[in-house]
Amino acid sequence: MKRRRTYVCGLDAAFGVVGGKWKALLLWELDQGVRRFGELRRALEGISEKMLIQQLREMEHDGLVHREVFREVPPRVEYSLTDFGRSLNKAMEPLGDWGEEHKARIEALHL
Amino acid sequence: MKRRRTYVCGLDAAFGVVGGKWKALLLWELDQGVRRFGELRRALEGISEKMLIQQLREMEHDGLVHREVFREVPPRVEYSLTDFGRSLNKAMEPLGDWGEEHKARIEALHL
DNA sequence: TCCGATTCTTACCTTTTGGTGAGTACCCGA
DNA sequence: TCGGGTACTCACCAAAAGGTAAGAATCGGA
Repeated sequence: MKRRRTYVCGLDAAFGVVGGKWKALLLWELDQGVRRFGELRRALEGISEKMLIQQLREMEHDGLVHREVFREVPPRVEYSLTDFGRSLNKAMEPLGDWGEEHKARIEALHL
Repeated sequence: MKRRRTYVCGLDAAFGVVGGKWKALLLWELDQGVRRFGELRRALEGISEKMLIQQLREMEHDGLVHREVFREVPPRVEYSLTDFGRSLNKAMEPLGDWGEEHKARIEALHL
């Protein structure tokens, strides 16, 4: 999602960093624990490698995700949430609960 | 934002209805009170009429927004939140607070 | 020597989203 | 008769997001 230069309110700013199709899902998955690239790819069914890296890089740049490279062969890279990322995930919990509660209704809308 | 047919978690479902560039802002604005079309257009600086209607229609379809037409001349249409819409807005409050708290940091990222 | 595993990287293309500008319909008042 | 105000609607185009598929680098093991 293209960013605004300035945000009109907090919600707007928050959507600046978790907007798009995959970031909220990544945040949730990484909140469960440290994950390797391949694990994330398998966890987010349907994501392409290109998108996965792109999103991870942006989240790293935004300070939500920490990336650690182990110089092994084959290469190993581990992704985890920073404190900042964890705080965001926590702030999204009520929204997740709301969605859980109304999931069926929302899915029924476009059948 | 294009919808998934099914959602993998509650957060995913919630993003299904508030995803995109404008809906969260509209929800917030309508939570302040009943608004006419023109008022919303002026409140969401930069939105085009086409986008505004499109988003409002989708939110109406999703049961978040109520639309009431007054058969007057010139025409008057009032938009307001449904209970469902208000419950969603409430669930987003912590996220809004988080964004408010970190707004400066987030804006500073892409300068 | 060739294959497999893993994490990317790149070029190219399609789909989706968003913007522009014009037009419609209505009635009122100047 | 003409312009103004309101809430759209439409056709067309541009920008952004997202997908596909191929390739690169590395080393160990068959």
